[in-house]
Amino acid sequence: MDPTPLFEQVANAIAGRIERGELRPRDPIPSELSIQQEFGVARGTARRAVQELRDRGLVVTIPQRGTFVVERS
Amino acid sequence: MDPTPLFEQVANAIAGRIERGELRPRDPIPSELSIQQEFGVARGTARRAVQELRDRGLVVTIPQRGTFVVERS
DNA sequence: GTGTATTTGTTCGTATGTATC
DNA sequence: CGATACATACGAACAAATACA
Repeated sequence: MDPTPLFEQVANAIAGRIERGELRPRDPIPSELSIQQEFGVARGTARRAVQELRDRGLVVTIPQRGTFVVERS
Repeated sequence: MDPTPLFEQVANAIAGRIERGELRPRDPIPSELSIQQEFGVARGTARRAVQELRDRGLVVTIPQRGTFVVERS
C-alpha cells in the first residue's frame, strides 16, 4: 500500500499552489518554520519536502534568504 | 529515560532565579548572548529556553530591547 | 548628529539520537 | 534492514530596531 510519505504530501501541496498560480515565479515559498507550523510536521520533514520541490526543478533555495519559485518557460 | 532537554534545563535555571527573587519583576533576564556564554549553549538553545519561559508566563520579550520578568501576583 | 554595539528576529545548513513501519 | 518521521542541538548569516558613546 505504501501510503504517500508525509514529505511528499507536503511537497505536493506546495507544488499545487505553484501550479495554480497562488505562488508565482520569484515568490518565496513558506519558510521551513512556516511549513512546520502550517502542516504540523517536524523540521526534517519540511526540509525534505522543499528538497523534493528542488528536485522537481520548481524552486531554488538561497541560504539564509529563503526558497523561491523559479521562472518557468 | 528521556533526559531533560538542554533548553529546558536552562529555562529551569533562570526560572529558579525568578522564583528565588534574584530576578525581580521588570528586571531583564540575561540576553541570548549572555545565556549562550553562561551556559555554553548555542543560540537556538538559548532562544528556546527563553521561549519556554514565555510559555510559562514568567517573562515577556520586547524586540530589540530584551526579555523582562513579568509582574506577578 | 553620527557611528558603533547590542539585542532580538528570521532563515537555511548540518549532525545526532530515537522510534516506527 | 532501509525509509520515514520526530526531537534535540550546534552553526552561520543577515536584518532591523534600539541603546549608547
